[in-house]
Amino acid sequence: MRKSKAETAETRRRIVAAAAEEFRKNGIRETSLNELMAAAGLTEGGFYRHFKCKDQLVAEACARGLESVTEAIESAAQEGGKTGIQVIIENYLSPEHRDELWQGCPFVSLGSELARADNATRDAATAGFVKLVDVLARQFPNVPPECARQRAEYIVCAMVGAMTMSLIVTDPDLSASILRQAQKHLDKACTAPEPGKRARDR
Amino acid sequence: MRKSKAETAETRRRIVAAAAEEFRKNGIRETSLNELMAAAGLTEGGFYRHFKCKDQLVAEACARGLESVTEAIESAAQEGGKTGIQVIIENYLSPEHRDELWQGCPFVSLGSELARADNATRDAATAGFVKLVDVLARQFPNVPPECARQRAEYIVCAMVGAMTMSLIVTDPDLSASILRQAQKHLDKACTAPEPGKRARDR
DNA sequence: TGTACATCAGTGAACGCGCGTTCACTGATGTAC
DNA sequence: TGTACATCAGTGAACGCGCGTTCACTGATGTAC
Repeated sequence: MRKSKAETAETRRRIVAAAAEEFRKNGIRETSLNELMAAAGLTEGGFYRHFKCKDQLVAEACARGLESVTEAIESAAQEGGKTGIQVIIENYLSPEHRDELWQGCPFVSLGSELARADNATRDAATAGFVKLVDVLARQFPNVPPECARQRAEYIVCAMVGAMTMSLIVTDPDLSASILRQAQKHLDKACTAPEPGKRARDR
Repeated sequence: MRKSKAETAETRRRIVAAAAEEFRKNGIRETSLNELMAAAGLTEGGFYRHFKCKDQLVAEACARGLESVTEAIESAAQEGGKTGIQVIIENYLSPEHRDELWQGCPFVSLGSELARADNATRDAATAGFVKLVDVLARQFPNVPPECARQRAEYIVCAMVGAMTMSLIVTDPDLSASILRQAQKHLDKACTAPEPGKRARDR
């Protein structure tokens, strides 16, 4: 039953991909290794040929999920007609993104679980966040780099919060309103002059 | 061993209070009834004299947690020297609020778990959100009510997102920066004219 | 290049543990007369 | 008001289940000669 090196690597990749999806869909704690391995087309015993323990997979799946979201955002920014940042915000805050949880942003689907995860996972999440912020910051070519980074940092956080709340809330109208308001305010923040320059701000 | 009605009611209140705290500290799924009842000074068997199942307690604890956060915010808004909304934002986005997770905002400490919770819990969360938004909206007396509500909706979401990210991230400087940026941008959103009025917005 | 052996990916059963929930029991409280 | 009985809050042991992890085993792959 031994597999070739190429097959082994492919299997590992398949497990991480399945985990990235299942964790986002059902939560980390709620997803059993059994369930997960089945989703990858394997049985539960084989897991430990590839990973030391569940936590190791969690870290890798988190990294993988963030990577794919960042890639999706980066390629969406290339769309013509609007500025990159507007397209990014529009896509991120769309009802489609909300309803396709399992391929959506891990900060939303796993937010509070990630906050309590082990250091390896939180490190992966941190790196993913920095990269995501980087991609957004590059959409402000006419702004000083550090200022662009700060804006991007804020925008990512605000989007994560809006998407999180729109998922929690049971009222569909409220859920839609949350996304709409966030989009409206963030669009504005993107075109307005940099904040923190007026007298009232300490 | 039977207790008086007053004692029984007090015990129930104590269980909900302990749950609201333990859930926020360790997560809903990670908190066992045993642990929780011990925190309330009881043994595990007694739980079912007060609740049908764990999920029922989750809904009540969520409601209670949101209630206390809303109360804290409302009373903070009375502080003199600054506008109510500025004080609210400053308090919510403070490192102290971040580090006192167990008495902080449930949308942050339990966000992704609430999104997957049963309807009773999500209904409680929705009601708590609406109330919280209401309290913030009242801080904009010079703005049309619906517009104030929309702003408040956005501000709550943005704060939840920033606080969530600041908890996930392992780098303390980045965590602090996230809170600072959110505060800066939100302060600005509060004093700026209402958004969504310019030609570029569809 | 061919052969013999060691390696190891994947299987499926088993283990031990902790969880939510149930239950028989205790004895103080509440209530009906 | 006093008494007898039913109620029920809380205890602690037990149950059953699902989980993460381990293990003996299989047989194809990789490697040493």
